[in-house]
Amino acid sequence: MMDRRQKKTREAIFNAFTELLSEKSYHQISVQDIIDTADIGRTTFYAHFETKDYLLKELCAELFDHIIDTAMGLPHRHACSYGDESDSVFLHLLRHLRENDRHILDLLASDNNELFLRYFKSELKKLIVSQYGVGNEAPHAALPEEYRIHHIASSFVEAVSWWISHRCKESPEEIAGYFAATVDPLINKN
Amino acid sequence: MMDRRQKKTREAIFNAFTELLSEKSYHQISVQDIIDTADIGRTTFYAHFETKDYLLKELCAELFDHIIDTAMGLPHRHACSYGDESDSVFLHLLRHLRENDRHILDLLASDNNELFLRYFKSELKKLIVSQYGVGNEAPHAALPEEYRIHHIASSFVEAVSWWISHRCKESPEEIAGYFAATVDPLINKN
DNA sequence: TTGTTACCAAACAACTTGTTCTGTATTTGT
DNA sequence: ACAAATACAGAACAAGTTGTTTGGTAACAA
Repeated sequence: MMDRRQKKTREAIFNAFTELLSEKSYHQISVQDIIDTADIGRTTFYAHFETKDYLLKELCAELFDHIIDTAMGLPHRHACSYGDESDSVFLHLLRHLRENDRHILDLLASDNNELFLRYFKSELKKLIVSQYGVGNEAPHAALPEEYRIHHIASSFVEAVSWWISHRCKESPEEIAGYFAATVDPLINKN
Repeated sequence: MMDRRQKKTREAIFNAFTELLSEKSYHQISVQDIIDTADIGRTTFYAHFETKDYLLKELCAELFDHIIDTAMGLPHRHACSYGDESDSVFLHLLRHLRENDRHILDLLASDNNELFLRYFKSELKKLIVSQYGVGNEAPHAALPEEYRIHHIASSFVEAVSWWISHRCKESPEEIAGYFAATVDPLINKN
């Protein structure tokens, strides 16, 4: 069983951290800041997280793992499944980002976005491999599979990044449309 | 006229900085490290650069501005100029990155790549605007112009990033080919 | 109730940044 | 060639940072 105290302070640290992240940029936040904001002892912080970077990593995991996992469970779409992007994994992700967990978009909108987007991208690659990945009959002979995966993942992350920089004016459907317009030829072969 | 001493120490600082960047990651490098490696006085460093971040910025400028500027001078290619990517701006950039200034690729290969690629991308956007930018007759009605520019710039930077992560095994021509395969429909309308 | 565990407070050494002082060497302009 | 301006070095500085150690207190689980 997990000690109630542990959960509490862990929560307090995460809360303090995200609160600070919405004010300052990551590298301007000191461990001392987190300790003060979370109102915990210095020793306690280091008992929970070896370093500030590990804290960030665990926060990323907490933020994205659930989203990615649910998307993993979606029916796989192969190169041969045409049209109808209305329920594509990507649209699913966009909706999930906006609706279920607005907290994420706040963090992504700060000037720390690169930190989170990097993590997001690496997780996204796994998802893309599982959905559109290797094993299909060479959708693009001239393009290495790795390059294709890298490009699709990057493009999606950049789409999200662009979306956020526009303060999410557009609907998830619109963004999914833009994204599809740029990478569809690489996913569906016609 | 510029004092000989200034040039010398400025060079020494840049050299020390790039040397350190090939060993450690940016955030692990202290001003003290740079001072020690460059073998200069503490006061001298701060006389030249207000902070470590400004040093980085000026290094980026020194690295990329020339490359981008020469590419700016190239003949503009409009949406209507078909085929023959063999002398596209992008291929030009790739060759320039590899041949003229191997120093850059060393830095881009370190784990600080994001720092430089971010600068590179922002400069690249200007270049793309000037080459394929606004003013063309709506190559993609469904795609906002800003989004298109953002996507093209990102895709190229990611291509370079992928290239480097592969230790530049491929030739510039190959990478230009991969890049073209992913974004050509957005540049040349057929 | 009795260990076990999480917490806190305080102090710690080692390091960081950016500034300020004084003195020395080099360059520049005339 | 000489004087004034300027770039540099070295040392010391306050203020802040990180990560660890100590000893004591409270909460938990069995």
